Amino acid sequence: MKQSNQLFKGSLTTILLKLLSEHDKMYGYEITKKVMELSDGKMVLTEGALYPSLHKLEADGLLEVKMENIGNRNRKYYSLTKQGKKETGNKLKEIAAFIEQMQQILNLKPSL
Amino acid sequence: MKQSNQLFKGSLTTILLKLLSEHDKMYGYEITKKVMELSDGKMVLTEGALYPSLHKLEADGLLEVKMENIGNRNRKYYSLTKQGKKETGNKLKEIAAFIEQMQQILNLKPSL
DNA sequence: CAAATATACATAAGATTCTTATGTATAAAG
DNA sequence: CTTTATACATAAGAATCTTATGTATATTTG
Repeated sequence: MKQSNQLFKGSLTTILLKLLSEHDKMYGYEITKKVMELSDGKMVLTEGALYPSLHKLEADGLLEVKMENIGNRNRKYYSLTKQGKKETGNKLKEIAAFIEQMQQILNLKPSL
Repeated sequence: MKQSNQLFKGSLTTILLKLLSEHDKMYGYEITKKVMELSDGKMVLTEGALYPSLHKLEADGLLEVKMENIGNRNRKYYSLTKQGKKETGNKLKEIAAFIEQMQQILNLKPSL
């Protein structure tokens, strides 16, 4: 993720899991476009960050892959395993708690 | 920061600047206790993360140091430079924007 | 009073996660 | 036909952390 700074470290995994929890199956390139779209172009997910992350999630048993041929192209479709679905919930709780902490420490509680 | 995961990466700098913007001067050990206190013990700022960060902020001209002797102890009191004050504002805006983005992408918009 | 804990700093090795750069290949658009 | 988009991948290096260790003084506790 190129987002001006390092803040993103560690949240990419959670984003991937969350997107896959909403889309049944996605392939890498599609994910980069989706992140762009959802962030109004403010976040750019680069391939150098994405692919190693997907591979790790697969190795960890959270994602599974199905190859598909579209014309002459190969896509690797990723989807959540059972364990992946469980872990998605954990990660989301974790990041929500983290954000709470940050807002508390930094006095960021929104101007709502 | 030991906070169960890597989420913290990159936000330590902002926390240090923010704390110093509220306290005029602080020393390292004091900062570790303050973070504990503000997070109800949920965040533990370790020395291995803290001291290198303080040194970098000083090297970057955002912090300045004054040694003080308390009894036979040496404390290094850090405070914000003019540039440090300016940068604190930037960093806070940055992290607030980052949190907004994360909430949008992850559908975390609080149950308010 | 001796031993353990708290205060106070520091650095080094290793892990993780990213950025940047590069490589391969097909398809579509200009 | 050349550029841009699609689609994957990896490798070198940077940044930031964890864990471990080291030094030294002060205070508390058994």
